[in-house]
Order: sequence, then C-alpha cells, then structure tokens
Amino acid sequence: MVGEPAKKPSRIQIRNRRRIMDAALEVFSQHGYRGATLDQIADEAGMSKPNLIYYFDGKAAIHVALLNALMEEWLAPLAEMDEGGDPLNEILTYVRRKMDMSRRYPRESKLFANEIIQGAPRMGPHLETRLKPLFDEKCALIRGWIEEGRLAPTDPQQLIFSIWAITQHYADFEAQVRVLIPNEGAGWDAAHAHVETLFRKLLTSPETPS
Amino acid sequence: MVGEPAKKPSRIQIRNRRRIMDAALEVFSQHGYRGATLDQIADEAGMSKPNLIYYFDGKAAIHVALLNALMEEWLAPLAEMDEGGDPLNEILTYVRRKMDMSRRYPRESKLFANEIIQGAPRMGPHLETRLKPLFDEKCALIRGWIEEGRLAPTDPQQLIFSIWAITQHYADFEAQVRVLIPNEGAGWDAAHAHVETLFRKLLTSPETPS
DNA sequence: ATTGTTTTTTACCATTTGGTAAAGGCACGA
DNA sequence: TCGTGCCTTTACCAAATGGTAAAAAACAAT
Repeated sequence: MVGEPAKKPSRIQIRNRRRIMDAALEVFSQHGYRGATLDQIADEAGMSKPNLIYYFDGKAAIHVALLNALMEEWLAPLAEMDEGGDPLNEILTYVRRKMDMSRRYPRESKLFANEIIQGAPRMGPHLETRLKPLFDEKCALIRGWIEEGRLAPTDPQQLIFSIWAITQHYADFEAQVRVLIPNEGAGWDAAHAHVETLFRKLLTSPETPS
Repeated sequence: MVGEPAKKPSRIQIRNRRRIMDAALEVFSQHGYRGATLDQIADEAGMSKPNLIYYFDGKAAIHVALLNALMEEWLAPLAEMDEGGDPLNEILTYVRRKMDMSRRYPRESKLFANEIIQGAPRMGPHLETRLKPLFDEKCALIRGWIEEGRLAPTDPQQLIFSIWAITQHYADFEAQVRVLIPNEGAGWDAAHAHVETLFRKLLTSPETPS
C-alpha cells in the first residue's frame, strides 16, 4: 500500500523549489494565470524554462502548488480565532491581522483574488475541503457568542465576508487606492482605524438604529 | 482644426460594435485581459476574427473601449449622491444601488476588478481624470455633512472604500461565496440586510464604544 | 443594371508559448 | 580518479495567438 519511495529532497531541490515559488507568486499575482508565462517565471527565478519543468510538472502544477501552499498560512489567522477569548477582541484581532496581511503580503492576496474572480478553476476543490470546514466552524463559534448575548446579533457568514472584502480590498485594489489617496503609505493608518471602528460598532451597538 | 470628417456610423456598424462589446465583456471579465483571446470574442460575437479588427483597432482597443464605456454607468450611482438629500439616506441609497449592480452586473464588476488588480495598465489615466474628481467631490460632500453633525464622524475616503469593497465582493468573489453559502441565490437577501445594517450603524452611532 | 462603397471571408504570417529530447556539466561517494 | 546519479542547458517543436492582405460578397445610390 506504500506509494512511491518519496526520497527526501536535496538541498538544491529545496532551494530551487522555493525560488520558483517566489518567482511564480510575483508573476502570477501580477498577471493572473493565463497572463503569466513560464519564461517570465523562469527569468524571475534566475533559471531556464526547462529547468522549471524539471522541478514542477508544468505551469498548472506550479500554480496549484502555490495556491495550496499559501492557503494554509492565509487561513491561519481565522483558525486561531479562539472559543476561550473575549468575542469582540477575538474578532477584532482577526480583523487587525487580516489588515496586516493585506499590507505586508499583497501579492498573496492578489493571487487568490485573480483565481477566485476567474471562477476558481484550479482551486475549487481546495475551497471545498479546506476553506469551507473552517468557515463553517467559525460561523458556528460566532453564532454561539451571539446567542450568549456577548455580541450584537449579526449574520456570521456575512460578517466574515465583510471582513474579507474590506481587508483584502486594500491589497487587491492597491492601484485604485493609490490613485485616490496619493499620500505615501496610501493612508494605512487611517484604513486601520476606520476598519476597526466599523466592525466595533457593528458588533457592539445593541440595536439597529432607525 | 477639424479632425476627420467622422461620418456617422451605419446601422450595421452600431449593431456589430455592440455585439462585439457584449462578447468582449463576457470574455474579458471571465479570463482577464491576457487570458482572453480574439478568437473567443469573435466566437461569442458570432463573427470572424478579422471582422473584429475591422471594427476595432485590435485587442487593446476593444478592452479600452469597454472600460471607458462602462466607467460612466458604473460611476453613475455615486454621481447621483445629492447635496440636498438626507445624508444617511443618500449614502444608504448609494449602498443599495451598488449592491444591486453587483447582483445584476457581475461581469462589469469583474472586468474592473481584473483590470485594477493587475495595476490598471490600460485604465490608469481614466482613473485619474474621471474617477478621482468624482471621488474627491463626494468625499468633500460627506465631510461637510459630518461637520454639520448630520453623520457620525468617519473618514469619507475610507467609507467609500468600504462600500466599494463590500458591495463588489459579492460579484467579484461570487465563486467563493457560492462555495461557502450553497443556497441558491447565494444569500442575497441576507447580504443586503447585513450591508445596510453595517453602514447604518457606522454612520449613526454617535461615539466609538470602548 | 452599374458603379462605388461598406462589410465579410479566406488564406496567410510572425511571434509567443507551453513543453520535450537529449546531451552536457557537476557533485560526491567508493 | 572514476563512475553514477542529480541538475542544467541547448536546440527544438507544435499549437495558439494577434494581426494582415486581398479578394469576394453585400449593399446603396444612381
């Protein structure tokens, strides 16, 4: 029942695989899947095109490997939302971490955005198996908090969508934000403050005002 | 100083230009600029590839024509935000209209999203000349309302970003939403209600709670 | 019908792109 | 030092792609 021997990868393999992934992230996030070329990725990685193919089974394989590898760390902050903590604080902490990720890893955000906008043709299954369970779990957690009266009533699913939408907006629509707010730093401080206030009000204000 | 005579386009020209734009919207919004091919667009439009080129000066020209034409109607709801109306109502009306547009014209939303994510290479100038002035104008309007004490204090720029982010999310990330909320209709009613509550609370709650 | 103009098709072309074959280089243990 | 197996390069290729040339067809005006 054992599959292949699966020899452990050499130092060179590890180094080059990582270089390829880095390069692919750069290129795929900027141009989308079909817009990216193996030549670009090879250039960026400082190696030849056939050498890419030696390490990965083609363009699609690189893309899938990237998406799958990044999915884990991208979801980590949500996974860490803890039953034990203070509800408001847990959620706001999540919001803050997502904002930080948008600022520090815009390429990852754009990579996912590209993939999803185009219908998630290569990530669909992974969404089902990895994202959906986590999403459902955290929705249940939030719903529990609300039922205990520790948060203002809100639809947990929609809440999480809002958080994703707003935080990722700053990474994905960077180009637009920069046009509209030409200050250097693109007003990150203002963005942080605004987003935090927005969700704080949503989650604490007891009633929907008229 | 007159340019070309600019004869008025024939009926056939109008019809075919429109057919091409429709087809291009479909294809570009699904695959992004580089992912779209003239053959696909020609197929979708029911005509031959050289015939496309007869009507438009190449792939880039089609794309730019699409973006520029759509920019107007896409911005219309924001333009209609009126100084004379009730502040909260004006903004919530804008939010509702943006939600409707996301539901009814997801292709347009995705077209813009693709373009912006990839750095707005073909729409940059248009952002400066058409979007920025309108954005600045409406930010000033909102700032005025806040100074008159008719809205809770908020950064108008960030407010508009949030509105865009959330409303467009439902169109752009449709694939993800459908995986996470498999109900038919993708929970549009819940989405509408949630978004309205979110911004209502932001704009009316007088103080930032602790 | 005839002529001039607009529209469409057919047949190409050069470049780009993902991918392959096969030989050459290189490190490293015996 | 000599293989042996891992890594890299060179030289290709077939398909796809944006675009062109020019003839044919459709149409409009006389």
